Amino acid sequence: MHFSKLFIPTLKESPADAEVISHKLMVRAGMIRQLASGIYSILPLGLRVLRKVEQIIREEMNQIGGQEVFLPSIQPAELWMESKRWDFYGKELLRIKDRHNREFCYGPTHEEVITDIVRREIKSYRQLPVILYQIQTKFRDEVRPRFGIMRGREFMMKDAYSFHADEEDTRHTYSQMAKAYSNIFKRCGLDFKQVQADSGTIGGSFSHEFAVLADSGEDDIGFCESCGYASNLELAGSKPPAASTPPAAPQDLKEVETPGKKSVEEVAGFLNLPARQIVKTIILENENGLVAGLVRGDHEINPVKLKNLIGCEWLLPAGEEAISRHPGLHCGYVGPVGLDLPVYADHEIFALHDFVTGANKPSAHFTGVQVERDFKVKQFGDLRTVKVGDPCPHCEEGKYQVKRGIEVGHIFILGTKYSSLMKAVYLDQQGKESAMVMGCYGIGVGRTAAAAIEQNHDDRGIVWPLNLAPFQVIIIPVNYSDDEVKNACDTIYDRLQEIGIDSLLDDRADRLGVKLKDADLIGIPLQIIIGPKNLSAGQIEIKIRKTNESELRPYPQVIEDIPGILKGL
RNA sequence: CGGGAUGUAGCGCAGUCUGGUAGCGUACCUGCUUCGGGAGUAGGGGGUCGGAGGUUCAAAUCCUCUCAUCCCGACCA
Repeated sequence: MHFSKLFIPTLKESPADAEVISHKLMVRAGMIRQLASGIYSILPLGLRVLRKVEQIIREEMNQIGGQEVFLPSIQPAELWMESKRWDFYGKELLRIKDRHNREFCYGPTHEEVITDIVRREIKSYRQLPVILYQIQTKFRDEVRPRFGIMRGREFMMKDAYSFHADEEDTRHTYSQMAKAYSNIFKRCGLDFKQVQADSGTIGGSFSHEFAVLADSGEDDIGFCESCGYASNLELAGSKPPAASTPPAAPQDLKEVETPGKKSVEEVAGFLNLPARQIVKTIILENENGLVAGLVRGDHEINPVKLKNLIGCEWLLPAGEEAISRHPGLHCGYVGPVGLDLPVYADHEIFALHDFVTGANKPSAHFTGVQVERDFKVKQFGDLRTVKVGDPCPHCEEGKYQVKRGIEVGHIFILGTKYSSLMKAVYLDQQGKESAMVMGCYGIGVGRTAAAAIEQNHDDRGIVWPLNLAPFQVIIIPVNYSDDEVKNACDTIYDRLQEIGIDSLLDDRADRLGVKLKDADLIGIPLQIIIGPKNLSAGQIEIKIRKTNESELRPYPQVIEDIPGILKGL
């Protein structure tokens, strides 16, 4: 392509509304423009990058037997009512009506549609398994879209769905998917981790997230550097406590006055005890009412873990108002002793003796509290959020590190959640009818490109990984109106086209500085700079975007070296 | 949805407090010079000051409503 013919509106200054570097650079590089909040137009340079990501995805999906389809973006409400998500999905689901006043939504995901297709067409175990995928525009009406294309409302996503006769076969495909995802993100040049994840509203039993490590990420990823275990922090496992011997003479339960001492710090300071001797009692609310969660004073309760332990539909911290409505609860003085709510306790509590809790009356705490003797726990479990430095639950000596991550991919085993509700069934060898077991697997295409920029940029602009670069090579004439220079540029350009290397020839009449700044900004991995002085000495300049290193090479011999130079990048 | 902020030329901003002919930088067009890291110079085009209503002799500026965008939080994944 010739630069003068391409629509690449680059900008010197960052737009005022951009916060993260990838957003700023994508706008400055002329890749995207905002149309409305969270809705972006993709310009030619941006589209080239997205197509590169898509192509890598297609190759890896096809490799494991995925078949590409293209499903409607507008979906009828009936389907969502069948899966019970019409009511459950909430305001994120963009609902629309047609001229007959029939209800539809703009698809935020496609489990319903794909399940509908498969249940109509697939009847026998002989037709299973099947893996279908698409690359589609989705819409999720996020409360607060941000970070440009990284978290828009409208976005491009690859979503794949697999259907199986049993769980074991699903797991097989799941692990193939995990491998394919690793391949994809590796080919995209990303530094990522496969982490254990919660399945959220998509539902299902088993799930991993692919997170690109970057400070601008919205997820906290906990991982162990010795054994490689990694998990979304919201469900990263904590190591169970070592068995502790109870003291020979446990203290008696004793009530102490603690006026105005509500927080763990205040109580610990007042009683001159470490925070770990205090037990925090957190009141949460789910569809069945209030429950109490216990964690050590120096720990934080993790509602996601507690929700999973209880197995309830939803669970949120109860507000002060809900707490004060319940007789016997006093904010800041809540404790498990004599509490008429189900009590769930973190496993650390099991190893604790002679601790302090609220006394369920204003301005008082108990000391010398013992589990079992003074109160009953409905269930113990791993209920706390792990922190940097906590011991890894999967190896002996490892400790948790925590970094921010951008979720670029997510894979789930859905089980029969959708197939049973929507009657996607097949007949097995015995002629018995069963619900198909499903998996679902998503990749944010635009987000992957944005994440690549978050990880690969410098103060001059984007530094594209070779496989995502909109062009692999940019040819920059110092002066394209010079016949010798033009001739050399055209020769190189034509030759690169012949051997299948995508290159961009900056034929604009601008000064060299302008062209170099733009080349740096848009991040083409290899720059070839051709000027009359060097050329008359039989040389041209080759410059690596990433390292900013340049060297003179003999022309025209250098042309045939270019594929090799690119390979080395 | 709660808290905060901002809408003035394509982009980045000043002007608003204290009402009085709409400005700067950049980008764009033309001429001349320049030409290996965002040139210099002279000239030029481009604005319903987000929208509606109000106060006033007079509103970008004051008042009311409204729309949009962004930030923090909650939410989502």
